Amino acid sequence: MTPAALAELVRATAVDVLSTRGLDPAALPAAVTIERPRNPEHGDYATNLALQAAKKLGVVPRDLAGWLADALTGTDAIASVEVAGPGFLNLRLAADAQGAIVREVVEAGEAYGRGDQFAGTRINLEFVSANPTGPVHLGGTRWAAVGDALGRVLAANGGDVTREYYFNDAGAQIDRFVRSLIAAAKGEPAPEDGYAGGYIGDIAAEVLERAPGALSAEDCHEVFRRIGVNLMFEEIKQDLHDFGTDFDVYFHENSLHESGAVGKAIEQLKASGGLYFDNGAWWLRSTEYGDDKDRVVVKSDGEPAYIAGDIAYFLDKRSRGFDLCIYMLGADHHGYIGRLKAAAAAVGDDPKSVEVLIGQMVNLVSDGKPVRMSKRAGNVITMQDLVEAVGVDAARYAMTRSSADSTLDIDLDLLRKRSNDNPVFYVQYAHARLASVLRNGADLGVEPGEEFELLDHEREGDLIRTIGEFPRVVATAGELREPHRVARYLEELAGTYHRFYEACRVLPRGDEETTELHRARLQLCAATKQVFRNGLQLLGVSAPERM
RNA sequence: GCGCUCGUAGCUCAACGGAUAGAGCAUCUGACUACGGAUCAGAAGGUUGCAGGUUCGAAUCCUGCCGAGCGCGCCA
Repeated sequence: MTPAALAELVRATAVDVLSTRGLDPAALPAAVTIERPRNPEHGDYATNLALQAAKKLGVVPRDLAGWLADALTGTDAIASVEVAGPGFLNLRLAADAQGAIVREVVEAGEAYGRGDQFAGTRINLEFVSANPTGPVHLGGTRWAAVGDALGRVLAANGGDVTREYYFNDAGAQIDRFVRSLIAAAKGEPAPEDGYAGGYIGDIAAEVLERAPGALSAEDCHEVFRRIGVNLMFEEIKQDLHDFGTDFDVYFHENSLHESGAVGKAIEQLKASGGLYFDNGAWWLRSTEYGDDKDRVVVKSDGEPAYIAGDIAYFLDKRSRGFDLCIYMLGADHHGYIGRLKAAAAAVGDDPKSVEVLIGQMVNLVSDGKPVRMSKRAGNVITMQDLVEAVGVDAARYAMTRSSADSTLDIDLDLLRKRSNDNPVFYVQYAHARLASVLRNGADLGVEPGEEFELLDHEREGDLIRTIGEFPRVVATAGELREPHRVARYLEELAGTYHRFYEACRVLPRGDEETTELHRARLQLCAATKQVFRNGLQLLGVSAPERM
């Protein structure tokens, strides 16, 4: 029996109890909370239903809890019920009812853990969107990992997800990038306001390789721009791909200007009253959505401001039929929340269809002290550097295991030296160990069995209940947009499995007879392995059969 | 000055308003003559920045203060 099924059972029982006593069942919450107490003395599962409902009903919580306990005691699936503390109900399931989860997991396979809360919802998930003036750095790496994991989590909950990367390939910074390339090609130092770093020289050399006459060409700047920016795109895409993050759409800001989409968007907004005219410029009412001040969309010289591109881009997304547009931005862009929502409102959309997730910065730390990174100075740590130091799995996991709204410190030296610091190995090891047990079981000819009532050891119960949690974890991770919950869950699952393994022999030893207990435990291992696979897949981390 | 995010063990971080605040790493003590010791058992480590408030119950919600990061352009 899954926690969800238990919640249903408790609620149905509560409705009966209240009706019988002439109380109003409407006082019950729509969804009964079933949680797993930390303290094993508090049962396998606990519910605070009586505490929540008692006040509305005007009864004493412990009395209500007592009535519910009496009613639940007669149920087949429930082995014991106790009233505890102020009115908690502590429940224990019968072993066979509980063990049925194992069968469910094995039967569902890769689908175990999936949900449908976003079924029928078209979601645009925009993340990374780093400027194409240099390789993806540490901050971008965090969004690449977290955004990709979030995309997987949303999809696992039924969402129709489009991952999107917005290249800001229009404007002054591209000019600086191109001038930096040209300077490097000429063997001159980088311009004052330009970009340094080895990649500039590499790309400049590659441009010359492809267009030998570029430096003396009349449209020198244009040649370097066309080829250089494209090379940068390709490098970024390749790095992301090697990192396990691929996008469905790479959107170029430039295309909005070239197609006239920006101009059209502006005209539309002027006509519809979405913008107001003041002091020679056209403004967006972004203060209505939390911005400090209204923002200029069309400058007094008639040129579109940067935000005009954002508006045109949003219109483009909308025309593609998305119900929800999620933007993942770094903390240095949190001022955009109001602007993006205002942009949605200005074009007549519900601002709630725009959701801006702000992730905090990644700090590079060395000897316990923060190291300042600067793209201009060329001392950035890139995605490539991180992957070279620790590998894709460890890098992704380190990024996805913590909440995006706390700043993250990365100590590269530490990661290089003792990569065992990273709990990803703890999780992967549990999976590899399971794979080994299943291999050995197959070699011995032990068939998995389903007499789950035999799984009554405390560690077996812990493991079964933990794999039963997985769907709820995936659902919560999607609802709260917090993929790190999956990683934390897998760490808990790994610990629970290792403790089970220590206490419960799975396979028969030597010439020992194979029993139904062996078979049931083997099936429990198969189910646990499946959950590891599914969970690691959501994080984009590999689940190795051997390590 | 205003706004956003954060402040939890020595370090890095968890904890959809729930019971005694948890993991990993680091430190200390134990466990390999049978499925992987990259593991397990145990010890030590906390006034959840501070002060109020809300309630059956607060790390979590509200207010104020302290501290950190990041923003606050007719730049992009």
